[in-house]
Amino acid sequence: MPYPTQIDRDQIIQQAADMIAADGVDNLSLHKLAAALGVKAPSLYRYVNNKTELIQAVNLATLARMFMVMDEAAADSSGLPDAKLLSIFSAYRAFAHANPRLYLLAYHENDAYRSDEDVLVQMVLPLQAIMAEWVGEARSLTALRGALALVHGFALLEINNQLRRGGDLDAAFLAVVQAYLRGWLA
Amino acid sequence: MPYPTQIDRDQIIQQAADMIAADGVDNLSLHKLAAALGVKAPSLYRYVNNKTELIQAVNLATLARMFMVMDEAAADSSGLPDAKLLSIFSAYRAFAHANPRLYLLAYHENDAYRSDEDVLVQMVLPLQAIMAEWVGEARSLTALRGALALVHGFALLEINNQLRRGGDLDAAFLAVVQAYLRGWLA
DNA sequence: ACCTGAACACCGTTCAAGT
DNA sequence: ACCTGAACACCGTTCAAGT
Repeated sequence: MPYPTQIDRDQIIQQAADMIAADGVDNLSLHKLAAALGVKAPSLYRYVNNKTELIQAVNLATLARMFMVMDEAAADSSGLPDAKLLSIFSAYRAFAHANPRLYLLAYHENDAYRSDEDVLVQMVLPLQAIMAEWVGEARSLTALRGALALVHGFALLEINNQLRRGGDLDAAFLAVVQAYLRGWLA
Repeated sequence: MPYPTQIDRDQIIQQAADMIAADGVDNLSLHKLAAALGVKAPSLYRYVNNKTELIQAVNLATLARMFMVMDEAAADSSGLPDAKLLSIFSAYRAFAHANPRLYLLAYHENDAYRSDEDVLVQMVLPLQAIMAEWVGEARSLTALRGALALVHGFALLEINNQLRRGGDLDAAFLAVVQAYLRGWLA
């Protein structure tokens, strides 16, 4: 066995994520990725079918990390549903800020880059349960969708530097999420 | 003058926008774009410096169209600020749905694709004025940012097919925006 | 003045060949 | 079994040459 195994799938995905986090997807080529792993580009095709599938795998890993952070925030926070939600959404935003390129990529998802659907629904159910404590079961899906849209949209505008008119964005984020949550009780 | 002028800058940008709307940015090459204009790729470089600048121009045109639609919605709607805002944001969402790929591209903007800053601030000021009627001058920037985040985030989740658990999304959009606006008065 | 052909470096991907 | 070299079609971009 003259050519011993030099790489495995997880290693490829991890390295790709690191390189995307550092330089963006647009600067990731299979040539460079392979070189960083000490191997030539065609070798990658033993472990991934193509670049699209590779990026899909990176996205799934990103989302898994993200939901872990949110779970921790949920566990740490107090029992009141609005405080819990605020703490979870703050963790969401913090993750997006800490991993802007990976976050952007994971949610950009044209159908080509879409990751596994059922996994994501599972991840979001505990969050919906907390929302149900706040607005009631019947409205919990709609209220959750709006909250995710608000938090996602805010994080995106920040990451893309589209909130350029100054002011305290940390405070603005809290004010905006609190207004939204309050609105459901009014 | 054996080679008469065959193309101009606006024509290039318009054609690029059409092709992006139809097939996505990823499938737009300067070769194909030039071919659609009856010309060879190198000829484009007389009118645009590079592909990045071309896409920037497409994005600026997209945003201009978008703010036009929102202005019309503002003009058509009744005098109550919340009704006005709801009508403007619905027009925003409708535009995003009608132009998903151009909308996605215009707001994806890594710094490379960023369009002119001052132009955008000008476009958004009338909207902030309406928001000020609702929440007061002092809170109008924050409230506007949250509203744009909410509407932007909701439209993105819809376009990327990330709201896959059923339900009436038109109704959800209205409910969510109304909750947000109500929250600022509570 | 405006367009083109030819060339460059760089992609993703395939596959026969190496060890 | 695993990796590589060589090749393919396709990129964005440059520039000397054509008319």
